[in-house]
Amino acid sequence: MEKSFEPKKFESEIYKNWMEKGYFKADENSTKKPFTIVMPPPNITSKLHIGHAYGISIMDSIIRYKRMKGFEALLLPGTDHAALATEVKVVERLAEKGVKKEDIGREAFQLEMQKWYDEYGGLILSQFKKVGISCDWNRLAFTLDEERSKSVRQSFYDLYNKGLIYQGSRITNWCTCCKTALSDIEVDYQTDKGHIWHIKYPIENSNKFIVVATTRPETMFGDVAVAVNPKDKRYKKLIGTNVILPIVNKPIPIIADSYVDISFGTGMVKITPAHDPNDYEIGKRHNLPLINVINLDGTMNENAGKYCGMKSLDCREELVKELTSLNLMEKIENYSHNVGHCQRCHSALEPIVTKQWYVKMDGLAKKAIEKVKDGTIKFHPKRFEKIYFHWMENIKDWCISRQLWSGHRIPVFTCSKCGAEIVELTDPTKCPKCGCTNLVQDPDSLDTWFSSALWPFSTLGWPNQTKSMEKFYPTDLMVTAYDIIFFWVARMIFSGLEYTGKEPFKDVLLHGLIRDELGRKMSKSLGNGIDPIDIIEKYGADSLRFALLTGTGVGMDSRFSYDKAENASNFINKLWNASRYVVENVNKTKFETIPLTQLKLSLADKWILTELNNTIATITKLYDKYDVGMVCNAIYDFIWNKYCDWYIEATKPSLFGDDESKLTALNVLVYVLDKILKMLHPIMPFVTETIYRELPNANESIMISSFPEVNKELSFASSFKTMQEVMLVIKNLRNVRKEMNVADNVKTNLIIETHNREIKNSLEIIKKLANGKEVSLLKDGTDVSNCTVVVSDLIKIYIPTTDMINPEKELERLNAELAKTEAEIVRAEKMLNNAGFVARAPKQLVESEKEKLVKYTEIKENLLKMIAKLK
RNA sequence: GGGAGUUUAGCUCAGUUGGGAGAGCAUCUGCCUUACAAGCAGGAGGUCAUAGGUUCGAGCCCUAUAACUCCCACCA
Repeated sequence: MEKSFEPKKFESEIYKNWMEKGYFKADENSTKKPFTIVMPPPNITSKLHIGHAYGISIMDSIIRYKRMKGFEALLLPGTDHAALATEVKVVERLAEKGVKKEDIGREAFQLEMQKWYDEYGGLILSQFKKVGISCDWNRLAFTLDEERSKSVRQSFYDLYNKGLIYQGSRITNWCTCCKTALSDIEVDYQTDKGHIWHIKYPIENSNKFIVVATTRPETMFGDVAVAVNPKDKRYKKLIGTNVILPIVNKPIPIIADSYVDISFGTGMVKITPAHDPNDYEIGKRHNLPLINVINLDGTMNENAGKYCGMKSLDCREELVKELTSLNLMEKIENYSHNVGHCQRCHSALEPIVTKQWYVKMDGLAKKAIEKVKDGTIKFHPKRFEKIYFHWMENIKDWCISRQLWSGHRIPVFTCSKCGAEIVELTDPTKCPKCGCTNLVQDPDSLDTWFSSALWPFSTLGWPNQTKSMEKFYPTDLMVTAYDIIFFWVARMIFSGLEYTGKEPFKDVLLHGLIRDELGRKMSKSLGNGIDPIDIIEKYGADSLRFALLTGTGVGMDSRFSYDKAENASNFINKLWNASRYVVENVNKTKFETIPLTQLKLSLADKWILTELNNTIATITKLYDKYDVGMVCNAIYDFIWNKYCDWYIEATKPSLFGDDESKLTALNVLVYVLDKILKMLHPIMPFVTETIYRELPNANESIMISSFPEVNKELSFASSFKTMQEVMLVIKNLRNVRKEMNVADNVKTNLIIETHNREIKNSLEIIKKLANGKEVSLLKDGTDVSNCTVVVSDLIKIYIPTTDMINPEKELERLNAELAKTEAEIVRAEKMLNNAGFVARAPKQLVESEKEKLVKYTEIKENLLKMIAKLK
């Protein structure tokens, strides 16, 4: 083996090999139990960012684990067309050439979209491959491809015929930049600094006036009333009278509505139903007219009189000037308030009344709530269920139409002769009512999330009842970030229930967001983003995966840094070198594989095998809980702190010798390493495959090997405890050496006193681990008066101190030890003297405290003897 | 305004039904010991945010408070 692992040398070759062998394929005809994860489709034109890398690392680890556990594991890949997001990009690109999309028309524009997809699409998929993801590429899907289009068509058709899709005019969030409606959740609110203008409205037939406060004076052309709170004593008399809308010079009524907050502003609100969602509701309650004053492109319309054609913000500026000159401006205050912005282009939104398509949500939501309440679908962590419920219980109808030229076009046709609305599974050619062939399709497109909502089953062939649907649906696990619970998770749930009659998945694993070292979101504007491909180039995919996964709690945000990748890389190096030790020693020897039960196992062998069983049990449990973060910790601890630090060191006396213990140790080393690689493989697929190939008796690939199982025949509880005791004594001994300033490269003689046979048989191991020169057993009459000693109840180790000890220092050390021991005794006595503890604590606990008391009393006596001797 | 989360070593975070505070990194000391100096061995470092309560026993359960983060709703 090479001196160190070089990821670049192996990764692409290994991935290619896995692909060629077809290991990623999931067979719908298999008799194995299925385990399915459908991957959240990234936008086709984006490139891999750290969040994707994190998500797919989690998914791939789980799917590889399940595959090794004997499941027919399917990880299904795909991409999303992201209509609005991509259209914004393409519009920008055309704008650079001075072209507007209207200039070239819908069809040509769609070709531009396709060009963009072709150009940038697929990059992200090749980057997924670099991360090592084991998904079934034969099933690659795209939310806009032919099959998915059929699914979209079918679902629209179903909902439409059930009366759950309808068209209506109402106030909606409108982006004047993208020129489309948006759903409520596509609005990002941000605090903008602005002003609040206090404008005087003269009272009709009077020289008095009232004052209204507004942040958007330009909407006054659409004012149809002024509202006050009915309980507001100041204005009670005015209710029912008219004020004159300035400039327009039109009388509008003063109405009473409890929506108005008496304490805010002047307590008088101008009501503009066409441009404010709350005013819209008030308008409905009071039967007020709607007066639209802003065009879809953000300019003022003819209702704004001379301001017609002006951009709304320019109009605001000019209008304020005019009102001031007319002496109608009472005052202007600075004011910060929340303004809705377009999630995609970030420009401020205008609430405008438009005609849009909606999905009626209440019935759909009800079923979707039930399935989570009854546990059919479980969220991990569970607290996200509350967020889901809150949203679902307060859900509003879903605006699904977008005034875009990309994405799925709304499949509603209108007969130009009789006006019939036609929705069919294929484009109709003539009107079923009047036979007219002049049919006009609705120009709008569907919200991108409409097709995303179908993803768990559209990818498996729905609406066709395919074998894949039968085998893999409902899917088992959905892994995604918690920030798209509303956009996506919720919509998949009600869609799945509605169209397939089944939940789309059983478990939802919601992971956190990856932040930078300082806990900030990674963003382009901050320039603090870390490119995962860069990490792969420097440290390899395994390091990236491990660094992302380790130390992350389920559902928690985590921080990422180059340091973490470097730590991961060091860990790989450690594993690599441990493997090198094993493999090179195997290759040097006439090695034969012997079942471990037929070998005479040493104390250390029994200990590591027991420790291995414990680790397998722990890790299996963690994988089953999808807690890959803790899997990383557990495996790291086992490899580094158990296998490397203790076991490998303990095998050195055997391996450097040449008796039968050598073959035994080698067999155990290989056995444990094999299990290590398999447990780690889901997390670090490449390095484990590379090392696995070097093992004697390795199969074709670690990818298709079985996950380790606990082997009870190889658990040795009592030897395990003995070894732990030995290790503890050795640690104490190392400590003593340090305290006495014995340099690490100085070996000392060791005299061991014990009744334990296993320990007596482990002298060479103790010698190695405790830096011993000669090691011997204490015989009757051996003089240990010049020795220092470390004690436990199973074993005492004496070190002759003649040359290196300063009696004063040793006395100091012993007294310190005595103090510690006495503290332990006090602690145990205190607990045992507590009647409540003895009476109510579990018996086992009380017993173990009693045992400790005996043990520490014994140790104390020993120490006292030694102190007396020294004095 | 409503809700959720976080608060544990200098930093990043674990801590599984309540039973002696843990890891990694950083730091200090000593070691190139034939897998690994990307390493080995050892050490130092904590009123578990604060105040109460429940309990024989609380980092963990309950109540209040504070700070930070996020989500939802959006008041002209």
